[in-house]
Amino acid sequence: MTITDHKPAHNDRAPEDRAQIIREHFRNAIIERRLAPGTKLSESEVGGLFDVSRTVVRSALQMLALEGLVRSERNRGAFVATPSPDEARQIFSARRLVEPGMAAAACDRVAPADIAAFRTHLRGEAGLMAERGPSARRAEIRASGEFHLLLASVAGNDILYRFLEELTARSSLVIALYGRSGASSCGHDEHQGIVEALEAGDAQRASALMLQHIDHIEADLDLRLTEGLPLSEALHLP
Amino acid sequence: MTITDHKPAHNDRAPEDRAQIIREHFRNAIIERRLAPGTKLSESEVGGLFDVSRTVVRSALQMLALEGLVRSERNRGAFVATPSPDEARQIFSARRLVEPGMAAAACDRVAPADIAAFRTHLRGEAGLMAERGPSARRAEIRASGEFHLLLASVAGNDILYRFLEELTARSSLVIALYGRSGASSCGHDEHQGIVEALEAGDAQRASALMLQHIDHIEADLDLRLTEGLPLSEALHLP
DNA sequence: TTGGCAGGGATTGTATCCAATCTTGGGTGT
DNA sequence: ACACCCAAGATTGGATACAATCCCTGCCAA
Repeated sequence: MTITDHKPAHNDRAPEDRAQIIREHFRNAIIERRLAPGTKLSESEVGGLFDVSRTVVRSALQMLALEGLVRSERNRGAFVATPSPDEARQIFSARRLVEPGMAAAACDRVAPADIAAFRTHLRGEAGLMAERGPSARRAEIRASGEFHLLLASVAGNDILYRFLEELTARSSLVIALYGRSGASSCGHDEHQGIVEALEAGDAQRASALMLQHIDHIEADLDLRLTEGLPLSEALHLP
Repeated sequence: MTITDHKPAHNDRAPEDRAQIIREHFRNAIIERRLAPGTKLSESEVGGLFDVSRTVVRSALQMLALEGLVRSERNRGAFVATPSPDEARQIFSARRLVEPGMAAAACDRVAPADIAAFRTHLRGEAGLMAERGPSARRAEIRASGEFHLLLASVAGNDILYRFLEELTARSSLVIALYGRSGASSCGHDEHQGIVEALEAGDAQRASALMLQHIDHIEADLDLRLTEGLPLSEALHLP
């Protein structure tokens, strides 16, 4: 709640852009893993669900396809993306390149109010970790990704924020596909360490911790299996 | 690849997505600065120009809006983007963060064939610099940006490639708006230096040179004027 | 002269309709 | 029995029709 309010300027509350709203719904559903990779997204079905015509659904699906969350095949339809192991490696490679530098940049711009927001967020994460049940787990996954976005917003670059929004969402898909441990919440302790480095104004340390953190997330993946098998996605369909 | 592409008028063998083709045309026109920032892009007009319905034009415009090349205002239409000075700073800040690391990554993966491609590209750049006329200048601008994309492709990360594609295109808009010297071709000599560092396998140096190079490009901008004035874009409209 | 207001024209947003393409199922020939 | 082919159904791609919104112009009043 307090976190989403802190988003950069680009996110104006859409008064009447229904495609954008649908896009957000799918984004959330994918991030929280309520939608499995490979799920077919029929235009008519989605349209009926949101009570809009196929035109606006198509618009929403196209946006999702452009940010890599949906794979759209001509004359066949749209599906929740199933990133290949190679794609997964590229996603994390990009995060390794971007996020440490962004942590350092955030160090230079961080304000006391930001630190307070981080603390609030960390408390929220800790609270969710203590809870039980699938709902809490989903919220935890979501919060875990939002930590990275919070950092990006402190860094104060809307373009990088958008890029990281894309990368974290796709990471969620990757973890859903290749995550080894069910408890793939990217370590809460590491988030805490990064915030401490930020508070201390130690850009070097914040950067190093972020790099390490991303490495840890990727280390939890098993990218060897299901290599090159397109039918693998069928195994995940209900 | 070459500048003069297909003519839009006929619908012969277009099995591919026509929206994508239109998007490419606009991308090229914007990169080569044939389309001035702020230009209105009417759906009907574009549709007539390419002989397609508004549906596919809307699709193309939406893609361009998502990559930041077009600003789309509800019930008002689409316009070629006019990045604000702040936006311009963010674009170059993002490039400073991404490109040096990408140059270093390219160093580790560069093959002899890549070096040859770089050399060919540099020769092309030099040749265009020698030529006279607006056509050559446009090609030079385009080639200048493509150097950075070539580097990204050597780095071997499709996601970062796409991101840089976006950033270089938007940079072209920024230079069109705020470029101080008409000859804002990002220095050919510096490109050459980077290739040499790549060939020597000196990642540190390639990275440093790239950072310096981006700083030089940004130093040629004048971002002080028209600060915070939304009517500034009106000055550029005919 | 200036400010406001209403109407006309133009442009975008959305729904619906038709064509093209893919998938599925059954039937037929070998 | 197996493989192939073809037709029916379903789904997407694209074009058109209609509704909503905005801008501009002209008129009127203070």
